[in-house]
This record gives sequence, C-alpha cells and structure tokens, in this order.
Amino acid sequence: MTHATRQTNSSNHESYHKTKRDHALETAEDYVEAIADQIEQLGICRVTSLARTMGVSHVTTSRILRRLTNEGLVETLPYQPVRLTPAGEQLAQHARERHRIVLEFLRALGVPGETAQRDAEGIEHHCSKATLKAMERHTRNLSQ
Amino acid sequence: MTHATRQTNSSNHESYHKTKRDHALETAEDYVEAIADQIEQLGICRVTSLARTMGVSHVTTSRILRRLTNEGLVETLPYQPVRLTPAGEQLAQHARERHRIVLEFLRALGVPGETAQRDAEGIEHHCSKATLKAMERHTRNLSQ
DNA sequence: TACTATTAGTAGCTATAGCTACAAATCCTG
DNA sequence: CAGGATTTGTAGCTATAGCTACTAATAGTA
Repeated sequence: MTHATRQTNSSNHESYHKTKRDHALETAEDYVEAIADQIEQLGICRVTSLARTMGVSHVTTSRILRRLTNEGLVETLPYQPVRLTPAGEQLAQHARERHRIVLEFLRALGVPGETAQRDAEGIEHHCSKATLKAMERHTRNLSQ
Repeated sequence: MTHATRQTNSSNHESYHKTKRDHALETAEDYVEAIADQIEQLGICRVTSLARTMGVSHVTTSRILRRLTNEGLVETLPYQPVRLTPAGEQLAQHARERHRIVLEFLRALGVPGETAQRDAEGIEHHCSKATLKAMERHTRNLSQ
C-alpha cells in the first residue's frame, strides 16, 4: 500500500501510478466474462473448454477458478460445470458492457476487425468511467 | 505456447487471445520509460528514486532491474546509477512515443487530465500499430 | 577522519499464473 | 456393465512481482 508519495517533481512528465497489481482483477474479469459467454453459447461451461478458450492448461484454469470461488464470483463443485454467483454475473455484465463499448469505439475509429478485437481485450481493463463515456459519445458521432 | 486452437465456435462472440502473459514486457516498458524520464529530468537514475516513482519497494525494483540487465535493456553496476543500453533507449523511445499518442488522444476525446494520464498508462501497452495510427488521425481531426 | 544518514544488496517469505505428469472421476459406447 | 475416452483434480515445478528485516556500501558533514 504505502502510496508511494510520487515525487520526481515531474515538470511535464509522468508520475506513474498503480497501473499494475490489478492483474488479479483483470484475470477475474476475463474469466467471468468468458464463463458468461460459454454459458450463453453452449448452455454450460466446463473447465476444459474454458481453458481452451483462455489458451492455457486446464490446471491453470482450475486453480484460477478456485481463487474466484473463494472470492465469491464463481460456484464450483468437483467434476461439475462452472457457474457464476450473482456477484460473478454482475461483474461479467460490467465487463461485457465495457468490452462492447471499447470494441465498437475502435471499429468506429477505423481499426480493422480482428485487430480491434485483440486490442479491446487489453484496453478494456484500463478505461475509467470518464474514458468510457467519451468513447460512447464519439462512437455515436463517428458513426453518423 | 500450445496456441489454444480457440474453439467455442464463437458465433458473434469473443475468441480470447493472449491478452495476458506479456506482463513481463509491460513491466520492462514501464521501467525503461521511467528510467529515461529520470535521466532526462534528474540527470541520473537511482534505484531508490525509481522505486519511489514506481510505487514499490527498492527491493522489487532492484530485482526487476536485474532481469532487465539480463535481457540487455539496462546496465547496472553495484551501488551505481542505472543506465539504459541502446536497446533499452530504443524501447523507451517507442514506449514514450506510444504513451504520447494515447495521452493526446484521450485528451482530445475530452477525458480530463489526471484521468487521461492514468488510463493512458494502462492502455498504451495494448495498442496495435493500426490503433495508434487511428488515434493519431483522430487526434488531428478532433483538435482542429 | 569518523560518524551518521542514505542508498543498495541479500535472505527469505507470499501470491499469481504458467507448465507436465499422473491419478481419479465421469461419460459414452459396444 | 465393462472398458476406453474424456474431463477434473493433485503434486510439484518455474518465473514474475510484491513485501519486511537485515546487512553492506557510499555519501555527506561535523
């Protein structure tokens, strides 16, 4: 925590913040989003298919699911499909909404489909409310 | 590596990619950028002030510097100031340029200063060339 | 010069997220 | 229902990045 009392009396330059360490949250968001998608598309979410989607081994996925279970986002029973708790659903909804906003915005900017998709997945985790609002506004303007 | 053969025959939905695991690269970019800034602003970059800037302990910083030294981005000698190798300088230049593009773009979108700064630090690592090009173009248009 | 304060390094801990190899459970099919 | 295929889980390893506590080197000053 410490809070770093950012000095380096930055004249006109950066004063780096905590842009890191929220990696665990990013992971959580990516997973609940993917789980929601799989349930929607396949009716069920299994560890293995989730792992394939995320591009990691099923072991990694199941360890992450254990963490998310402890955090109250996911409900798992041994050898059972993965489900979201209400908190998990809510986080997934937020994540998807944000994803949608960023993706549509990049498309409206003229970024080609696949690339926009890839960039959006990274960018979405770093957009404040103000930025999302601005993106929505400009998406409307650009696509008129 | 495996490459994940993303299935989940996504109708209209995501097919998540490697949006992760480049964290080590992100860290490298953040550090060389910060080192370049400190050298520019203070004439010298010391481990402790770098640690303060990054908001972590000097121990964490010096371990990361060891890694970057092994990767040929940074030159360190015990109890000496930190320097960048040519490769490090180049990476720093790219990182700063990208940072500049993203920040100016967010500002042009109407995102307030502090927020734009914070978001840019996160977003900059996830922008493809196409996205950066699009941002530059629209920054010009918006600020006319 | 000697002493203190600052700066840097080391030891050793934690959590996250990646892996392979293997074991156990479940499912499907003959 | 038996046996093989698939799916999960467990053990145990790696690297990154966070920490505190302690030690060592350097710098600055009385």
